[in-house]
Amino acid sequence: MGKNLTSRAEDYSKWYNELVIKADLAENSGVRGCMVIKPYGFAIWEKMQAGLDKMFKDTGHENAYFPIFIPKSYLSKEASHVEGFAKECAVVTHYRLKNADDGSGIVVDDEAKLEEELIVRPTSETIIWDTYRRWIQSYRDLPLLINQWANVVRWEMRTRLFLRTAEFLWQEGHTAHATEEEALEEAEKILHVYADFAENHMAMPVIKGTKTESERFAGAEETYCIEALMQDGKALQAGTSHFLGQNFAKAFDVKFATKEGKQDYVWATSWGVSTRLMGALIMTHSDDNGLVLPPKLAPIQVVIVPIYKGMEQLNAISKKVEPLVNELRAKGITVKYDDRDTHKPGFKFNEYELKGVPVRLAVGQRDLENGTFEVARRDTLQKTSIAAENTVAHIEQLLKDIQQHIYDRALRRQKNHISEVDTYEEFKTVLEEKGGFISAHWDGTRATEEKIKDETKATIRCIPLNVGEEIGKCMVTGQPSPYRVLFAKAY
RNA sequence: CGGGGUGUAGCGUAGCCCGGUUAUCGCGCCUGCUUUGGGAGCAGGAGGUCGCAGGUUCGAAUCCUGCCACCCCGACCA
Repeated sequence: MGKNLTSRAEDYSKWYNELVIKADLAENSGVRGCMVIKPYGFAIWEKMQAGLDKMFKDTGHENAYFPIFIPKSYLSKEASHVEGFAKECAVVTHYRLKNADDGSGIVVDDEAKLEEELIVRPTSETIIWDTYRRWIQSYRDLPLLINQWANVVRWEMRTRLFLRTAEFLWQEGHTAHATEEEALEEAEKILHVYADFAENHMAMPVIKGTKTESERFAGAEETYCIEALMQDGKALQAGTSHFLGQNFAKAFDVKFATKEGKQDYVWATSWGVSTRLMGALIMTHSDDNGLVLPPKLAPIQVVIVPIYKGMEQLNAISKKVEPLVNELRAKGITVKYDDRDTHKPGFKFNEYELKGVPVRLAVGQRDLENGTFEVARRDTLQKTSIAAENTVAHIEQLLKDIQQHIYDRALRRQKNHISEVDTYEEFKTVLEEKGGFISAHWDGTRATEEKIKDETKATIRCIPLNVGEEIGKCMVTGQPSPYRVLFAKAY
């Protein structure tokens, strides 16, 4: 894995699913398209939550919680929004069950039919904006900067663990502003928060950009996104931030009194990242030995494995290890001392590699005699012996190094997989043989975008934010194009 | 939702075409002893609504019908 991005593309899906299950992250629940996130997987999600939550709060946002049920009528208030989500909604129609008359079991009680059906939220814009109408009267109530951690349901036809499940966990931010500029600024600010998190916590380089009209969020005027490259050469949308204009304010009649005493509609943004980030994390760093987790998100950062014969040796090792564990924990490092005598060291080595624990220490009789620890790093699988007294400093540095190294490695991979092409023929060849992002000229029309998608399955992932102006010709139609856009096959 | 595939112990599977003793094997699990610096060895043992529901039959894991779930491809998507 990783040497040649496309070599395993065919069985990449299976590899990914197997890895998710074997590393004890999640499994299929047996409930259509839903997954069970197991404790180890959830611990990673909790770390992600904590990191993001802090960043949101540092940028002035507060958390709140809104209902999971949305009256059907709410959803239809914003025309393009309902069009985008109507096809994938779970609907609650009844509120009661009863025993079947023929004794065959429990059935839906037809007499308990809801007057208005409730939609299980696929996203919360509508119910939140219905609430915001009551919260916002004056420019003094603005900006309103709220985030919610929640589950949502989208009845997707095809699901994949973490990448696209029927129910998923996410955060969704919903903000209201007095001016267009401020809302746009907010949408961009969050995009940078997401990119910061992806790169500095997940060690996953991303490309920031905007979506084309056809890829835009239902109801948005501009969709910003971060796009990441997976090891098989496919792109993954890792997060989005939308400038919603006044669309939702108008649909839900959210007006405010301006400083000048006039009534105006507020300007909105919404933004979200989901448990899909877990999928991104797995597919960005992992290798055939299992997960590779960035130290900042690893539930266990350091595992210590004793190697011993008999209780006497174990006790001697434990005595040596105990102060080290305490010292590491005092530094805020998560340590697990695995002194189970039910498994052999070799088994444990493999187990923690599979789980992606960044640093492993091994201590045996030999180390006690030499005053050393054996240190193994997960990202390179290298093992070295270090003097016991330097261990804490060494590990502190090593965790930083690993975080940086896997980022650099992923960044190198990303850079090597952004290909500039000028002809459609070349485009197809690169897409087929190399994969990754392809930077090319496009005439800006929906029709051409559609044609390329139909013929090659590649979509425009984004128009990069830092795109340089470069007058060129559309690789398909030859029409003028002001800059290059990024194409890729995507998950 | 369309096409293809799969469903047998916790996991991976043989058996199914061509119905017939007590459903195969490996991993894992339990017990004991020996082991412990890269997934231990030997011996013994436990564990099964053969996805679910009907049907055909003296007899169904096997044949038929319906349903469900999962995987892959497509359409859709964070």
